[in-house]
Amino acid sequence: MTKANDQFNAAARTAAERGRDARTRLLAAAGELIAELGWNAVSTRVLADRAGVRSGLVHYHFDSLQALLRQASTEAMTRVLDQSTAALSTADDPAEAVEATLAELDRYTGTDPESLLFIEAYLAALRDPELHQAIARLFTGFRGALAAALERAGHPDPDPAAALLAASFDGLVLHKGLDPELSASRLAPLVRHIAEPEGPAK
Amino acid sequence: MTKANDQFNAAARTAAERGRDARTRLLAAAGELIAELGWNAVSTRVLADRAGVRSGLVHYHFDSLQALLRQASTEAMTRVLDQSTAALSTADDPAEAVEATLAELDRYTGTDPESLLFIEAYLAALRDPELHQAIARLFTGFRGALAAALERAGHPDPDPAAALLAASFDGLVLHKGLDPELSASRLAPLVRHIAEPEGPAK
DNA sequence: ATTCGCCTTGGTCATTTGACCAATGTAGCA
DNA sequence: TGCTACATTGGTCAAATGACCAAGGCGAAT
Repeated sequence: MTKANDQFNAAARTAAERGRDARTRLLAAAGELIAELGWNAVSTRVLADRAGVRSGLVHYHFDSLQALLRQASTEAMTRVLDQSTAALSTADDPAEAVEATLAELDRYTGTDPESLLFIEAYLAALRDPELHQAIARLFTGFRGALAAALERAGHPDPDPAAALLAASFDGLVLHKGLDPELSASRLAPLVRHIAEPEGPAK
Repeated sequence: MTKANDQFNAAARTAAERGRDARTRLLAAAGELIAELGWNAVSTRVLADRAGVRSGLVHYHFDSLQALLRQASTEAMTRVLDQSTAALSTADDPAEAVEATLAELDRYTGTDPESLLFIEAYLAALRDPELHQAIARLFTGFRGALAAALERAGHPDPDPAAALLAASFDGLVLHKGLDPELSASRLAPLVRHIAEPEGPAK
């Protein structure tokens, strides 16, 4: 029998290993299905089905379906933002941070799984205090990294600029999903303009 | 008996009038409940309850629950956007259009019924082609009005600027719902900056 | 070999859901 | 008065849902 560390190995050796496997599969399936069907349309049964797991396991590994969705979305969003944050951190050149952000923007069409997961989670968070708090932490982290990058670029008032850029980013993703004509390339000069160091007359 | 034109008059005279009344009440209740509970959590029964109407009426006046929600959200959004568009149209002064937009932004906290209705509808539209099309039309109309205002203000490239402003607007509403600290006043100078006529080096 | 702890199974349960409809009500017109 | 065109009622229906659980499985430690 092969090494049990293979991800998603149905024949994992110990019970604990198999359990972790099922958990992981459920979380992954939840991430997919939130994007595909929408937060409220993810049911225990389709979820278990997608994960290749019996539906009874959902409530063994998680307190509730909502708790599962919460954890799945939070972890997925954290992964995405960590990646973007890393791209920002490596930028030394002044405008490079904004360019990195713009490059990220091109990756999200508003209809891909990552975009949808974010939007779905934002909306769900408005009615789920626990998720709300988790997302607030993600916001703080990402905007902090963005503000730091802008500050290194000499922006006079990096915090509000970072907040505006982050909000515009999500707004653009949302609008791109509804209007595919909205190409990022035509907007790029304007987005750069937002972050320009000469800044607004404060 | 009083005049039957009173909105929501349960004792309206003719059957047709009563029918229109029930229809109106259902649409109004749908608008409220989409914001309160979320698009997918609006059921025929709570909807009829809120409207003060028996649940059987829902499928008499509308083809399906989704059709009702679609019409309710579309009409409500149209009303809001018509108002905003009017505010833009009356602006003659160059920067006045942006100021009008900023004033609108202050009205939407991201947690008020109007904000929530928009966000819910956007998300629902990603999985409902008919609603998608309706929203696309609203987008075209509002961005057109905004672009016209920017052009009157001498903006060199009004169309992309309007698209970016509209997306940023929605993004800010979305983020404000998740982060109440995000006051529009601190961001106002930056938003103005987006639309500044000297514009980006295109 | 037996026990122990965790994972898994397959099922049940009460609720809620969207849709549908036959029967009834009712106001205005002929 | 009776007819017509609606709107309304109160109910049924099958399907889907989140949660829960008793019984069984199974590797690992003793």
